[in-house]
Amino acid sequence: MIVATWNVNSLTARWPRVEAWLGEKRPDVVLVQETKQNDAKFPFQALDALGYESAHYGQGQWNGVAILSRIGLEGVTRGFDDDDPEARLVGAICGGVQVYSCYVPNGRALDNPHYQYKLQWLAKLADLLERRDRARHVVVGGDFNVAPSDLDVYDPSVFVGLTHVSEPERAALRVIEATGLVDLTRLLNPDEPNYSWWDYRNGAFHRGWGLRIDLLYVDRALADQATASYVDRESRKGEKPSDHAPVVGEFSL
DNA sequence: ATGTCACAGTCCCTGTGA
Repeated sequence: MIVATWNVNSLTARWPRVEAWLGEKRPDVVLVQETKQNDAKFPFQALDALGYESAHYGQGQWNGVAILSRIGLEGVTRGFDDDDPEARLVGAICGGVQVYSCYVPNGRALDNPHYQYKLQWLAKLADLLERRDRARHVVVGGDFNVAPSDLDVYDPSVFVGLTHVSEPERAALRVIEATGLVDLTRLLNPDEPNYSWWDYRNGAFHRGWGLRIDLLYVDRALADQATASYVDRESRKGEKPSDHAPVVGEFSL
């Protein structure tokens, strides 16, 4: 089983890249973030033609998350059980595995109200995962907008006082991990940064100025069956790339 | 800090978000 997470930064703008990538890589499950579409615009039929069932929780101009699967897709859930108006979480059961696609709020700045929204959102995710069905494997993937440690940051001195690296954000990830999940890419690659996002500006990609903020959390039993996890850097190159690259996990399932 | 990208509306430029 091959699972990937990819913040596509507008599925409308990225469709040619996404379609080509699905045809080439044929992942079993893809967790998509920032579709920036409403459900009416989401390409359900084109994905079906590629062999993928899909679930989309769209909002229009901003956010929007999806799950694509060619190993079955049932039990779709949208958001948390609350009145959060932003489309940032969608869940489904694919091939018997509970999967979630997450687009964690950016936070903007430490003194911005959006930062508190981010911390609250992460706490709600941890609560959901604490209460999950332990009889199933689980994959929680997405754009977490948090670099778990300084190894995940090209130059920590640049980010002092900024979001994505603050201790409360990192502590929020540890609460998620404490529900029995592991950061798969880091587990299998203890020393290599594996950045997944590079700013469009300043030639950041070619200068190696990246962050690892796109994560695949899996339960420990599933991690025991993992054979590889890596970032598909080729997808950050070429014509009209997203600013994020796909993060892939492979399992002997 | 900012050499970019994508969106919608003010609609071929501008403000906002990332």
